Amino acid sequence: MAARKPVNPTEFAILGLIAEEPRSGYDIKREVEERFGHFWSESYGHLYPMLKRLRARRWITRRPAARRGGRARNEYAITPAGRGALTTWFSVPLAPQRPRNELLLRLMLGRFAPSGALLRDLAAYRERMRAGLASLREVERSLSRESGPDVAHWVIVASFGTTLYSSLDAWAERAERTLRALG
Amino acid sequence: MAARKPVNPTEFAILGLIAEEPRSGYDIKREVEERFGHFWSESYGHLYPMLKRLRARRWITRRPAARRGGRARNEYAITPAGRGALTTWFSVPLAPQRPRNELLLRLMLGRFAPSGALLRDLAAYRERMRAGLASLREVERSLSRESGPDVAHWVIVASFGTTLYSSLDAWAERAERTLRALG
DNA sequence: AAATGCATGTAACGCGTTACATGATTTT
DNA sequence: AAAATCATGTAACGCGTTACATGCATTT
Repeated sequence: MAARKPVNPTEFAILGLIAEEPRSGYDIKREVEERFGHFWSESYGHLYPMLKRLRARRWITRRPAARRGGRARNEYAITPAGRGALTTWFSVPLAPQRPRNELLLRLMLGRFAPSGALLRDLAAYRERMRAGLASLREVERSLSRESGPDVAHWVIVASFGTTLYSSLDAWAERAERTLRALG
Repeated sequence: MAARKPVNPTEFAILGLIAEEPRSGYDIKREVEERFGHFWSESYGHLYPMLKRLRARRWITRRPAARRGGRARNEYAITPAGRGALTTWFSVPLAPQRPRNELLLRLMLGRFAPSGALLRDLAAYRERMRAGLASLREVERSLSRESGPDVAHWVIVASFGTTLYSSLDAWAERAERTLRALG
């Protein structure tokens, strides 16, 4: 077995999606936006080079596929070696993620903030939390009408979002009150 | 006034910290770890080049300072232009952050996961949530003994963390139960 | 005729990490 | 004598975004 190059989560997002069924680069982008948009993103500028790399590793194959309007279309499919790599990816424990939260950075340095700036950021933040929550409620409603082997996993992910968005909206509301009380 | 180059949050973490008081690169690193560690990080490999850039922009100055053991030491101080830049930074509304959460990616692709992998990741996640919560409880206790113009802001930030960590530990516990019920 | 959607890719760039290189002082 | 702490910086690299370049088919 060849030496494993260190892996990259983008490659596994791709691998996972085309493991479901063969897809084009364009499909993958759309799918990531629609289904993973609350917690993941991919740009074409990264996606296509990664597809190239996965092909070089023989984890996926490319073949011309039927047009769906517009230009020529390629469909990527996973190989048995690709399935193996996907399994291997799961078998490595997740490295802790180091988040960088610029809102909290601003709050920590809040004594240098001009009047109103933090409240403006908190209000915008709350709006995003509420919009996210509303969007996930929709997702949950449509999941409740679906069935299949994946639905349970997807419900778990959606509930992460609803938990997060509602807790943080509530936090931001408390923060607004504290800041207003400060003057 | 010269054209503003697009800015970078690392520069403002630095600017904010040396606005509190003059510090060395080493000080900044330590301070970020101790006070911002739950939601921010900086590496020397990024920090020193950014200090150089901030100097080139005349937002900070460098001067040799007293050793505190070991090698020669430089202290950076903010300039009036630097204070202005810091204020300007606050005045630009925060861009929404696009998080990438690999745990959720794994869960979404959970049907390809080998048995036990997701439960192992959730258990590790919960442990990190609980450790984070315990650490922030400490922070809150020490903040409750402090006073000053910053404490209110810092309490808000700490409460973000406690809210987040406890909500997500609870979420992960529910997720564990769901997955176990699935077999 | 114009806009939108489908579709593929590259180039340039900035961010940030890891590894490396160096070295004095203080503590164990 | 060794380890930890204080301290400064560069080099190489990978990740990911934005902007660019192209172009057909369908809808408005």
